[in-house]
Amino acid sequence: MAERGDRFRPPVRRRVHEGVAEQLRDAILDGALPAGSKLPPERVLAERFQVNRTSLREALKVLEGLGLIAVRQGDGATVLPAEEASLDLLGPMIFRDGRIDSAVLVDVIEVIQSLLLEMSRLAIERHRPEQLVEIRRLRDQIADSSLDREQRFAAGRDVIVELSDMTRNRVWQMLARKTRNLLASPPLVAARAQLDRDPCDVVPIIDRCTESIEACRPQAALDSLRAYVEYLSEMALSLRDHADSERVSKAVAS
Amino acid sequence: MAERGDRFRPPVRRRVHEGVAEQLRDAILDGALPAGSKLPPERVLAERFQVNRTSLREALKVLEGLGLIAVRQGDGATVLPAEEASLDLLGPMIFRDGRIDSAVLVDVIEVIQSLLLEMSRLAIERHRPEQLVEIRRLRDQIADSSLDREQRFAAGRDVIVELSDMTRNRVWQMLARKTRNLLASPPLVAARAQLDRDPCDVVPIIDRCTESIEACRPQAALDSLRAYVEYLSEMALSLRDHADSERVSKAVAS
DNA sequence: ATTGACAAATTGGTTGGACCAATGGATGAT
DNA sequence: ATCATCCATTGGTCCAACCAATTTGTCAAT
Repeated sequence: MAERGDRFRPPVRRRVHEGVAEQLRDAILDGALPAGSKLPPERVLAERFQVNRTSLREALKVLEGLGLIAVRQGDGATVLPAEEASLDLLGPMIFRDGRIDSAVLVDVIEVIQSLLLEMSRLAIERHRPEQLVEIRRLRDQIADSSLDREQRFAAGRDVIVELSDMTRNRVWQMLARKTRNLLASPPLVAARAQLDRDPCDVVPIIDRCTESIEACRPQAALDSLRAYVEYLSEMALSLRDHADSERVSKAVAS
Repeated sequence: MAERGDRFRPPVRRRVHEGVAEQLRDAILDGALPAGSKLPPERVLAERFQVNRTSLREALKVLEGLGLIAVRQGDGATVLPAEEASLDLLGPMIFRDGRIDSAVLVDVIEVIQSLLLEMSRLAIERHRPEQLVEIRRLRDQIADSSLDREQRFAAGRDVIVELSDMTRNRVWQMLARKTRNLLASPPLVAARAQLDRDPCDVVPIIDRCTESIEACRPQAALDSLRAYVEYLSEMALSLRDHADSERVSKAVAS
């Protein structure tokens, strides 16, 4: 048999904090450390792992950087929901020191657009009835004028997450949550607030979609969702234009 | 104007290593620290940031966890290509202590399938002629029987990356590189090696695709790529079956 | 009983220093 | 020119101490 290329692996020097971080990470992903639970104090963990507190802290920093845990002084380290974990580098790429990088934003929107469409296809195919009820609940929440405006927008974003759950695919679920968190990030929310959109805009779209699904017309349902995605994109692009005009006015002023 | 929900932000305590990590991260994403360049020694950086070496190291650990830098003892910290950065948690989710979690793998493949198709649509639409040449070069490499078997498989994976470059969308480029790195990860490569596939299987598909693009038949090109994606999926799924049968035989043995 | 102020215990944050270990380049013998 | 050796550089780990924020418990005032 031919020699496999990966037969000889680079002599990975196993660093202490790597071993610790890996064990903790797996414990979290396994569910042994459920979301919301607290890690033991650093000093205790260090003792238990038989490593110095410094090394243990380096491990915690890695996990914190990945968004798996949140650490607060005086309190401890709390396990975060794994699906919510880290936006990776998309966040830093889009939000260069607080301002929106409109060029990257366009790229992101383009990808999200594709993602949502493909995801929706699966969602429509695999959904369970009770999940349709959940979508309707969110729809009512969006339309409920007694609620806080931001809450209603948040419900709109949650539609994406609910759709991902309908796919019963963990990776889609992760991506959808990352997307929702991205859309919910302060710079984007603040920018959208200035556009003065109405959360209700999407309600008729959602209605058409749910009706189509119940009528077993997947193609029609997908077309409605396409409208929803395009609505999102349109909003994002007007954000871009807004950011660009701001940049221009600043450039002129200087 | 209505009160915005994010008016009051949680009093974020600014930790030293956060400030350092952020500055370094932005410097990397900005290109001020280009890929391949070396960071100054920890002791020098600590001096320059006016922080203790321990705190500086915590910052480096975060960046390393995100896959932005690689640190080697005796050598220093090297900036990695930003597009190659971190597989996030997909890797750890699929490769539970070295073995392949076939359930998650199926989810991942499903998503990748959708991603590649949507990405290819853009790639076909926006490609430049010289990029088609590059695809052909990779095709020749796959077919070149004088090369190392693994090199030829690697060329096949690089096709995905080249496609992403054709989209001229940075986010697709990131996703494609993450995908390639995922496919190139040791557990998957080792498993695939046992299937004894031939790298050349995809050559006719690529040929049909490039010919269709040159003939300005985007739909035909997309259909060929669909075949490529399905080839990848099929291979992945046989990996799953292989892993499952292994698990069964182990269960029986125990 | 509720509230508020205060103190103490808990817990993470930071620092300085010391020493170990790997790398890479300089040095020198062949 | 080649190779082995040595050594300066650089990251890895540990230790001990102290700072700072949070939480909790206590007690007095209302």
